[in-house]
Amino acid sequence: MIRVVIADDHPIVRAGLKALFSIEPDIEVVAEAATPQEALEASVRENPDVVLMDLQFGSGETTTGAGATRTIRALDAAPYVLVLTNYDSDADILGAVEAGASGYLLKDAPPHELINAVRAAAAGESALAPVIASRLMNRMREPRVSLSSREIEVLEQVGAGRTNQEIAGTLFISETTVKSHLAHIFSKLDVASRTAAVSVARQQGILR
Amino acid sequence: MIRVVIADDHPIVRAGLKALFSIEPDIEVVAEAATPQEALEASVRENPDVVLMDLQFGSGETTTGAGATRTIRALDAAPYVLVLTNYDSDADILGAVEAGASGYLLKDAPPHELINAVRAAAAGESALAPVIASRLMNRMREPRVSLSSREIEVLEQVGAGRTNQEIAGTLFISETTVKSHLAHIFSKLDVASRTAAVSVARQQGILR
DNA sequence: CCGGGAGTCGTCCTTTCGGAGGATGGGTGC
DNA sequence: GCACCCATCCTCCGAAAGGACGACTCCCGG
Repeated sequence: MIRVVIADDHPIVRAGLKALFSIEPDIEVVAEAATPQEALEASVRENPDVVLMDLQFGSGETTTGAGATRTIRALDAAPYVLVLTNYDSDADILGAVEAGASGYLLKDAPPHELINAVRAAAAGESALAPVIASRLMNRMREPRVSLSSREIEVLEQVGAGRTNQEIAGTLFISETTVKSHLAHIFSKLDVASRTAAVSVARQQGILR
Repeated sequence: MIRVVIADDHPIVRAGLKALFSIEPDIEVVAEAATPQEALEASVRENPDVVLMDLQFGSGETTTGAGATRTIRALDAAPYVLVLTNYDSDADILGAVEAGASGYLLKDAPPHELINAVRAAAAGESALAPVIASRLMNRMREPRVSLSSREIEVLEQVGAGRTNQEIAGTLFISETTVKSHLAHIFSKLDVASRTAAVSVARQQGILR
């Protein structure tokens, strides 16, 4: 029997997952969590085989889904974590994999794909949704520009409409440094202006 | 007995809604639809009391959720349509109301709110999620900025990362005019730069 | 141990953007 | 006909952004 914890802030999604798993004789939902904290507590308490983890939780949460994944994976006899989310942005996928997720599924996936992924995860295998898999393939094939974390940080501020001066202020660096980062970003993304950089970054899933 | 049709492209969400309604003795799910087209067909065939309609359907759909809502509301003995979606952007809300929806709910709403909304809709009443209601109140209180179609056109170009000169070229106007439009946009959105304008416009659902 | 990338800071210079102000013509509504 | 909004165009000017140099740390991997 595969023991599963569901972590998602949408009651509807939790009910849906429970309903889907209730049909499967070898899968049992042992706990539900509406916040990352609850997910961690449930993982410690129930010691499940698999945790289904959403990445986006409602505002007001201190921890993110990725953060919770990282913490859970650091437990003794840690359960496998399957990330289940709406978006397939590169940043999210990479963040999830980095945090130790053994699978990445989209919420519009057909149920059987989900069930298979749970079984695969419980067996210690990796399970990526086909969409995600092909996305990663593309990334490998065409060596994607990768921005450093600092550069992404700067770019996020730009996307929020801040000026270089303001960005310098919030990141505690000089305006010169901000412009330097931006120059690197521009050349990496092959653009000539901040707005174009934001636009391209959005398309490539670097920014949300 | 309230007869309900569920239209959502996520199997998980459909399962969740079905599970939630199965507990209620007076609500019956008579059909599920994974596309706007199926939603219309089911509405004609089953003649339900209420249609639960998602606004976002997977890519590749010709009709949108709002379009399907409009069509369904034009039927003889049309069912009431409850819009159920993830986002609360102004554009979405207004579009849904305009299309004839009698309610607007968010997917992270607590189940009882959802159930109540279905009963209210079946009785011909309007049901807005509290979050949405207060949003509309704010809108009324603070007369919302509305950009002219030309201004939106310019702002889209800005969001795509084009310079004023490029925008002038593609829209066949002088750069001066572009700047003039932008000046109006800035004052309407109460921002000071193009990137901030794009950011605010995105938040308010003016831009995608 | 040395190279190179990342992050930090600087200067000088050019271009672009945005603010302020005004002007014209064409709609639409009352 | 008048008011109002929109789209179009203009000038002048200060501020912001971006390009082109160089240079200093730190740290990782060959």
